[in-house]
Amino acid sequence: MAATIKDIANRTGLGLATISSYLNGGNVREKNRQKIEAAIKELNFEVNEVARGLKTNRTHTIGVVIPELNNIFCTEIITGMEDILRKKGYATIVCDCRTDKKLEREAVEFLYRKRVDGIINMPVDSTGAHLKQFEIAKKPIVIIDRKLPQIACDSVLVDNRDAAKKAVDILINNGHRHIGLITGPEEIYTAKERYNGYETALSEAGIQIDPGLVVHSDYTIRGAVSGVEKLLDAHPEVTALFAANYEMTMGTMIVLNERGISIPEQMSVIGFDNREFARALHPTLTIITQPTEAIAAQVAETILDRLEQGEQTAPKELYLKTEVMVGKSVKNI
Amino acid sequence: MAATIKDIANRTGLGLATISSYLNGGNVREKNRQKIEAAIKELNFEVNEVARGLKTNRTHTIGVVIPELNNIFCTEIITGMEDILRKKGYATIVCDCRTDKKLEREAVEFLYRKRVDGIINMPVDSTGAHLKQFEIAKKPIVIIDRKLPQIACDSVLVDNRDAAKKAVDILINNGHRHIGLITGPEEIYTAKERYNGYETALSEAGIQIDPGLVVHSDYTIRGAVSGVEKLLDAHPEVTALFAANYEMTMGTMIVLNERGISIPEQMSVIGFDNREFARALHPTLTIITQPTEAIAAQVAETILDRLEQGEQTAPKELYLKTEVMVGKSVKNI
DNA sequence: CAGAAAAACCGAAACGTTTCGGTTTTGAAA
DNA sequence: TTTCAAAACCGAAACGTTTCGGTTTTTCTG
Repeated sequence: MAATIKDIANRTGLGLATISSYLNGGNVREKNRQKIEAAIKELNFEVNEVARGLKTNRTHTIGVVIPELNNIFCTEIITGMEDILRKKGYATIVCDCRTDKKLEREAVEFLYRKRVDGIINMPVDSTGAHLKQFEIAKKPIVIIDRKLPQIACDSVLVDNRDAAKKAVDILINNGHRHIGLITGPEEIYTAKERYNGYETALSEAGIQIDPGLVVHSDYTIRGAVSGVEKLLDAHPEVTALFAANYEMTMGTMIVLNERGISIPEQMSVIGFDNREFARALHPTLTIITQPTEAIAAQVAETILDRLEQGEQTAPKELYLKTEVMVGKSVKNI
Repeated sequence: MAATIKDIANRTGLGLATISSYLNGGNVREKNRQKIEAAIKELNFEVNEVARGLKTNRTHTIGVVIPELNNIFCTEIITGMEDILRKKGYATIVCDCRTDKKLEREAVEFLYRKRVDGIINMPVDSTGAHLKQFEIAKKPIVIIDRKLPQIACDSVLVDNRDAAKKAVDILINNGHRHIGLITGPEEIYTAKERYNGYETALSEAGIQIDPGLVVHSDYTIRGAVSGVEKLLDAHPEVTALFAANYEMTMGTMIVLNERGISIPEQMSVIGFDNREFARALHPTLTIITQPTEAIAAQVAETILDRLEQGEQTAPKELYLKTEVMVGKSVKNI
């Protein structure tokens, strides 16, 4: 049905290899170039990427495995990456693993079978074992939001420790002493880093850390809701909360809202990500924001570099900074 | 490097065709089955989907083109679909076209070149011209949120007219007479339908329609912000607003918030989608919600049916209903 | 204009499957 | 034990490219 390279060869009287060479940017005599281009237009030929992939072992496809598609931080990064990668002819297959190690491994295997050229992962499994097959096959791996020392891969990270410290510093400077932290699972790198920032800020200020004020939840809205409820019940002395990702910020707001706790009079709050959400709340929320576009661009460029150059240079780590967006949700006491 | 079917054939002493037949569910003598399975395990063979694709003309890949990945309605649907499709061995390539017809066409062409087996689209271009090549190639097309009479395809839709009517009815029943509508571009089907619902509700109640109260914006947060600002400036008589998608609901809240307009005392509001957002606001928001999971499931099943059965039955249309989630953002006046 | 170097061209083989048509094996019935 | 249909098996060809090694054509040099 569809025209093949052979049809072009016949039509132009040239050889197969010549057409192939033309298609891949090789040199062709001017008059032949014209003939080929005419034939291509006439038969509206398009190279069959599948056949090409069989020969070259490249599918021009990149796999992306993330913990949650319904997480605005993830989708913003994906949007940005997809844009850049598509412009370079790469398709992106996104798999959502629901923050589940087993599903994550399955997703990676799925993508491996699909023979993607490389993989981008915001890992749930901190050992990186699931990525081993990509490492063995020498296919590039780019990690977001974590370091995987056991795997040869590049990482793009945000300075989460600093981010959390900035947030907690603000609360301390406003006189708060009993500050609740709602963060992610202990085994997740970003959550640990954010906890470290919290700890550092408190100890620098000479405030004793009360482990009861730290909620290790699961980065979901629902998780935050139950975590915050328990925290408030057990520790009425808390005057400020810092929620360490967007979903948990939302969960925190839901609880405060449903309990009729007014912000910032009865509770000061600092959230994470999603500027629009922060602006839509009343009073507006003070938040820490991550540079999602920059992350996306870095990740895309990093994997493209590995893919095109294929250089076996040492793994790179790239750190990006967060920002504070000041709202009216912190009270000076 | 990787084992091929040939290696399995050699190792087992069987023929190529037999191995292939086994791999595709054909019958094999018990002792051969064991040999084959042993060989597969030993060489850890995996069929090369690219080579298979070249022969069968199937890539087991489905393209998805949506207007915005940063739109929670879209991501929820994608999450659901991806889940179902992946379980059936299909990969999903998602392209975000930024609500731009040209980019949409490019995305579809990109996917066509990638030889996806079928396409799922929430179309920006209402003519459907961009999908023509899929129709010609007889590759299944499933449309979300719109009908494309000019293209042979299945559609999964939500009863948007009814959704909007329900919302406006609530406002009318609470005594509102000057109701602002913030909806999408006139040429977008869902926006038109939602407008129709608004119109129907008002005229059934015998209320004259004031075109000045209708904002046709672009379904984005930013668009809603400027639209609502203009609306409020020009029409101080408005006592209630209905925002007809999630992003515009957020935009509406941002403006009301920044202007210090209290809800529901000074303005009643009904929004759209995202239950968590509605719950996180104070007071909680009354919203219309769409059954995203059901939509996702329907879309996935529809395309799988077409793909597996390949039956040339007539295009199907499937309608799903919305729900109202009652909050405290509507005042009885 | 001859000769040589460079550029352009060429067909065959290969990538790893599926499928076609035909052959062998199996085992149940006679 | 023979017969024969059904089941299992088989290799070659094909899918549409790229690439290898070698041939032809062009262009440049003296």
